[in-house]
Amino acid sequence: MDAPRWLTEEEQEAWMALVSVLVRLPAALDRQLQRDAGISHFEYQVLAMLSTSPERTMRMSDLAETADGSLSRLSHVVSRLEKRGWIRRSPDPADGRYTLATLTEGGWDKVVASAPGHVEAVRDFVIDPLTKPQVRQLRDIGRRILNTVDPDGSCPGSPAGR
Amino acid sequence: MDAPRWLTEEEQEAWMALVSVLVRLPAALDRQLQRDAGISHFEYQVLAMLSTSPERTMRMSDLAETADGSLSRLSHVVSRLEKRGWIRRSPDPADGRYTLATLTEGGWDKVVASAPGHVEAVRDFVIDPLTKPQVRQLRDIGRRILNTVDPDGSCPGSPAGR
DNA sequence: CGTGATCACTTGATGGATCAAGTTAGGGTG
DNA sequence: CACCCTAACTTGATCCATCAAGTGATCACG
Repeated sequence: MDAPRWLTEEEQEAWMALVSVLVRLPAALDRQLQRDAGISHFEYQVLAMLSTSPERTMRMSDLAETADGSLSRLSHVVSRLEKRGWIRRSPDPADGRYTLATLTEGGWDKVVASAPGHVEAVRDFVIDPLTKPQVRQLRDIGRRILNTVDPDGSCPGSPAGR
Repeated sequence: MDAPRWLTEEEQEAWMALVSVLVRLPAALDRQLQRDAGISHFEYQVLAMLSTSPERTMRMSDLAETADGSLSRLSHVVSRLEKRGWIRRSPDPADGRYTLATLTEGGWDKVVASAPGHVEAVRDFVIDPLTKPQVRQLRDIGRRILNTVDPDGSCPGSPAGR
């Protein structure tokens, strides 16, 4: 333990604020979605990603990456969403190892129904309380952190088609 | 659903970056602490809070608030930490409804042993990749978000005496 | 001073996340 | 074309957070 570089007052303040955000913001988002749509934020992300994909279809592995989750977690979640009739699974004809997840009509309707409320929550909690420059700063800060946490991160900002 | 105000390109980018941080940063922090100290980030927070308190003691309810957790969650966690010999519980002599959590010698040692590694991780992941102005911006942005997510938040930045 | 309400906490059950194997499909090598 | 190795999942067990209900201490009020 060679001389830990402690945090300055300002760094500590920034860190404490961030930790609170890390805990409270996801909780608030989940609460809104759970209350208004009966789904978790992760489930929403999965449905939303599919809704913006060509053919409303994605490979499980790509989906896991863009939704920030492990493949195992995604598999469980998709099982549930499949039971609810919002997603269909099928083997990839091009390569049988891949599984394709496809949004059903019902799944599409679910996204359409729950998106406005979610966007509104994002606005209320994050975007609106910030100034325009702060939104830009937040984007830059977020990307910098991501680059060190997960250097080979999939698409931190540039949502290029896989 | 009256005309949802959609997000601009820049807002969307900021939001996507933030969501990724919300998922990946806690995971990275937990991984470090779990690997190097065998405890979760929440457990670390509890121990650390106690270590900086007078008498190394706090009421459960105050502890829950400053550590960003529900009382129920804290109760379970403290039970585990008590079993590991790091915390002791006792009724508050001043008011029997309160329970005081006190850090034991072993608990103190645990904090001392794991703090440098944790601070180092915080530096690596968050502080060091940012410029000095960005650290300040992060603090301000974080506080603004907290004020809307949880308006009566306990101590968003001003760590005044409990 | 006793009765009901409230507060601080605990406990048990439920649901979801994580981890470790297991399974199936393709690619590579002789 | 047999063999093995890896890649993309899936599944089951375990752990933890959350929710609901319960307990005991104190306060308010008559």
